[in-house]
Amino acid sequence: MAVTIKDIARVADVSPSTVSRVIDGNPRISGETSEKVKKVMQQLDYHPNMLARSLARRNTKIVGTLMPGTRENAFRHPFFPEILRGVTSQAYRSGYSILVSSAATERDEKKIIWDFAKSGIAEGLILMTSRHNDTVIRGLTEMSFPFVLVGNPEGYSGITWVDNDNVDAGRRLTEHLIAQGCRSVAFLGLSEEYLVVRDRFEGYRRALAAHGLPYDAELVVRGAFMSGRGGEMTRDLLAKGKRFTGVIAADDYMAFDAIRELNRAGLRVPEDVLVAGFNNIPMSEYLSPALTSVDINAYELGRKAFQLIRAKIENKEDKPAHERVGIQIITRESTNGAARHP
Amino acid sequence: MAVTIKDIARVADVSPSTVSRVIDGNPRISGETSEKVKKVMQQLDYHPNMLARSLARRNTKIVGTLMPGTRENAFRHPFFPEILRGVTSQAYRSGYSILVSSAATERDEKKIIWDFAKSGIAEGLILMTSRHNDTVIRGLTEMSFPFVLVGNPEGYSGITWVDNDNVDAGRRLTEHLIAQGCRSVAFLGLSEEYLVVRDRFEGYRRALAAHGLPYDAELVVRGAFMSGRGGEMTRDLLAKGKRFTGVIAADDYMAFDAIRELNRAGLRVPEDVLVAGFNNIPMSEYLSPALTSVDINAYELGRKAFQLIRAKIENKEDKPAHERVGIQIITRESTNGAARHP
DNA sequence: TTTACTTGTGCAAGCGGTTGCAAGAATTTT
DNA sequence: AAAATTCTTGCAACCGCTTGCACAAGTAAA
Repeated sequence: MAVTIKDIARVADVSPSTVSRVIDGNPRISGETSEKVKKVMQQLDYHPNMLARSLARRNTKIVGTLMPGTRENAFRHPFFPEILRGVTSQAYRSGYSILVSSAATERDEKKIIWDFAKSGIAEGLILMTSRHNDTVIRGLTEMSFPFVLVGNPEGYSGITWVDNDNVDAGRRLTEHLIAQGCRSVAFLGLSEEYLVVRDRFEGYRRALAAHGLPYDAELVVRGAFMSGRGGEMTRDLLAKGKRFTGVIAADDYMAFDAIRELNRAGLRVPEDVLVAGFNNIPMSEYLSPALTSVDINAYELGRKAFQLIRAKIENKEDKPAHERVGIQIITRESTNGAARHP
Repeated sequence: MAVTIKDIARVADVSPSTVSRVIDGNPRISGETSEKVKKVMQQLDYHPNMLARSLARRNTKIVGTLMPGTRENAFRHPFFPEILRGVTSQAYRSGYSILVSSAATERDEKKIIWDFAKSGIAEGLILMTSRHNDTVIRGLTEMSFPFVLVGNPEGYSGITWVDNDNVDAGRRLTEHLIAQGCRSVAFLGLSEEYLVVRDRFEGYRRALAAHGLPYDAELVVRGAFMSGRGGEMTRDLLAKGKRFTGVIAADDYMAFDAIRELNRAGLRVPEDVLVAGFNNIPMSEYLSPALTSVDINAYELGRKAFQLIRAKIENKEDKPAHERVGIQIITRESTNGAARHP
């Protein structure tokens, strides 16, 4: 069996409590004793048992995370790993560990969260799942278990979250197209279901308004976010016979499909139509034309999420906090307006 | 404070040991008592404290994972999240939790692993880092801490790992090109450093040999795996002035760069040259031409890795085990040989 | 009826730490 | 020099659960 605090105590000829205090850096221990004990710990290669410590101290320094379910396509989206990277790296710096899990079904999801919360293993929770589960959120709130959401939880107040300013993102991306000379911009993939998308759309409308461009409902195509339906949606748009010189897609994957479909219809990007998307997935710069996109700084979202949960755990103050992470427009070939007037 | 086993015991009018046994499903408890206790647990919404249980039982049902460092580009590679998905999903089914972490520096890496191993929090470790850290592997082996590697650990024997059969992958992909009519196939990105790549290369050579095609060292370009150097490497290849009709790149990203560079040089894919890569990243099907690639079944690698570590932990048998996960050739436009003879 | 097993439950000692309290030693104050 | 502080350290209870062992009651065998 591994070496315990008692072994150290025996060898160093002090009591276990003293050893414990040395580990804790308690100032009430004399420098002399402290040195002696530390030396013994080194010699015996002692590592405190986290379980015992956690049990006694009633804190585990562990935060749980819930990623979107395995089944959901969303899990594949490259920004989740990126968020996770942000979370783990910040956690590491703060001496925390991260427990990951992802559920296949909604039932599992609930079970996992309950286990985390009630079993005492995690002190807090970071939820990255896009559809928010009512029961879960309410339950966690009721038992006042610390958690933060990545993504703005619609319809709930008093909840801590991090998110981008999606209205701003939509506005700025649209303005970029306008600045490149677009007078008629289509919006692909509006779905009422997701606040993210509605916000991006709102930004789009504001940008149009701010620049005196008319809003044309016919240039807006509804469709599920991240459904792989970008192709169909583009065909719908084309079928309307309306003229447009720019397309904003709710997600990069959708934008890819759109470009492909436009090409099929004989339209060239960016010569005939400018196209841009959101989320700046790695693929975007590889495509030709490389795709202009909005980088949401997923890593930073993760970092911030961890910082928030940590503050909640350690300060015990229950004021809900919100944090907005800035975005960046990454301009690439697909919105090179100059290409349209060679 | 949360409800404990004692509370249950008091309310149900039995001893804590009895409650503990009910939870454990111990057959020595009468059905009657068991029912009574279960009812009380329900009523009080009791959830056992995992920490206490782990401490007493000396098992935590937690497995740690180490992903490639944040700094390393490799972390971005889409197959890591995919492996992780496999690991967590299998873990969930087996009642285990997964602790993730990724280190920035080699020092951190060592520290994390040590903490996992010595602090008693994790019972086993899954290492997905590509470069294997000698000290770490040796250390873990010495203290006989259970761990499994994703990827074949070169130069070590007696270690448990999962991997693809990379020689097979290289062979089959090459054969696919040959079947499409290629007589001269170049290999991009050979680096001695990585066994994966050397194996894929070995498969390539065997395929050539098996089909009576000459091996031409001039068609092999060396270069770091996943370095973003695919473009340069392709230029090097072209600079040699050798004729070739097929290119196999050690990774899809490299293949993308190659296609782009070939196009720049006036060669069309697949009309003039067929191109294929490895790892089948999501982007591959989006590109035009869509890229033929080898799917390594990362999810399955993760699942298997977890199964192996679990077996090690629970069976305590220390026989090193190995597991090979099959691959699939995903043929797409980029190796459509028919396109070459319209 | 006595003896020998089963069966069901409780006692108490852990698991490896932490921490409030007390007390002896050392130092300062009066 | 005595009294009051301040420093150090140890004692022992506890965190919440598990488990070997003992023991009482019930059942079967002799």
